[in-house]
Amino acid sequence: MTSSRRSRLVERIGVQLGRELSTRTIVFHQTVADCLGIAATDHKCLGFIAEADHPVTAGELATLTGLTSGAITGVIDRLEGAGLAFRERDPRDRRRVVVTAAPTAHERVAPLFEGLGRAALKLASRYDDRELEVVERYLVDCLEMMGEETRRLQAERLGAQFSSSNSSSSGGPTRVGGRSASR
Amino acid sequence: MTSSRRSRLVERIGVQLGRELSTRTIVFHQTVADCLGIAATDHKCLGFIAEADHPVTAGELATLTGLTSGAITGVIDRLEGAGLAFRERDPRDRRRVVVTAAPTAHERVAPLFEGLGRAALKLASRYDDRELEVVERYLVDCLEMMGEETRRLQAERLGAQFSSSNSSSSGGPTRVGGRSASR
DNA sequence: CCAGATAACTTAGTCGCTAAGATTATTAGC
DNA sequence: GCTAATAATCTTAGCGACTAAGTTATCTGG
Repeated sequence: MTSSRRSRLVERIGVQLGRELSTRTIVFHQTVADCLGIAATDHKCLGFIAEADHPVTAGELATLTGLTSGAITGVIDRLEGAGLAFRERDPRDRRRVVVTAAPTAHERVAPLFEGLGRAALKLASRYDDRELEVVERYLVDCLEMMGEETRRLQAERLGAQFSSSNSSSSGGPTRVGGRSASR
Repeated sequence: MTSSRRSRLVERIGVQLGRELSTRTIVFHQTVADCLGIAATDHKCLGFIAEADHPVTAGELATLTGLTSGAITGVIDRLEGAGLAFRERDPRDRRRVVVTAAPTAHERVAPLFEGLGRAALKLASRYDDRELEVVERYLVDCLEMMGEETRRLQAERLGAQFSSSNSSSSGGPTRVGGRSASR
């Protein structure tokens, strides 16, 4: 392969990852949330709740999403309203609110991902073992890279302006939506 | 490779693509928008404007993003306010508003992506030609798959409820944010 | 020309977010 | 045990971005 052809290939991969795939992923998740009748942020939180290997508290959700505690109260209200999750007070520490996915939540969410899951399996069948390992390696590398670049930009931004009240909770690590904290 | 090991590999790829990468991509784009001092939606629109190979009208932005014309008016207002784009009336059809990226827009946005670009190049250097081709093929396949599944879900959703006033503009195909149209 | 279609803007209302403070529960010091 | 400090969530006020509906300006076909 000529070096110019290779650099065009690298360029195409960048465009597909950074532009196309990100857009389509966002649109897909928005569509799933629409189907569930909730906002994208609520869906994201439901994901955190359902996938965690331990009971999740309201405060944990705030840290995970970068939202304020007040916003999380609203998220849980709406998830309860939609019958997808419910609150319980932690008996050991009655200040805490533990959020649990409703028993029926999985059976309402799963069908929406079923088509994608089947398609992904079918897609994988067109790749041999070695190729799939390459794909996984590349994705893991990309994750690492994206995370690092995001942290760099966030640090740069906070270090640069360093003015308005940016002392929200505990330096929220993973913004998933909502407004900028600079107002 | 045993078949169970392979299916675990496929599972891991799915999680990385559908969960990790999508989250990190959203957070990254949110961070870029924060750095520019605009909302994520505005950044997305600026992307459409800058990357298009033809002048973009307000109506086109509405179709591309799935937002209403009123929302686009606000987007363009804010992009103008930030000095990143400007309006012009189309001389041929004076109803139309053509949006153009400001000359300085690129030099303000590009630095934010520079680090990621360099990292992506460095990452690519760890893969040989054949491996990169596998990655590209997989990504293109994924794009196709995501698009198809999104369309399927949207069609299912609209076909299923078919009640409230869902006659917004021209059946917006690519929602990028904002609220659900069902209220 | 004039009626209808089309493009963007305007306005009113809604929703989800932040920030700040109130409320309730726990823990530590004395 | 009482008090103060701390912690976790909820409440409230205000804001910004969005939708839906209506308005204005322009274009197009009879």
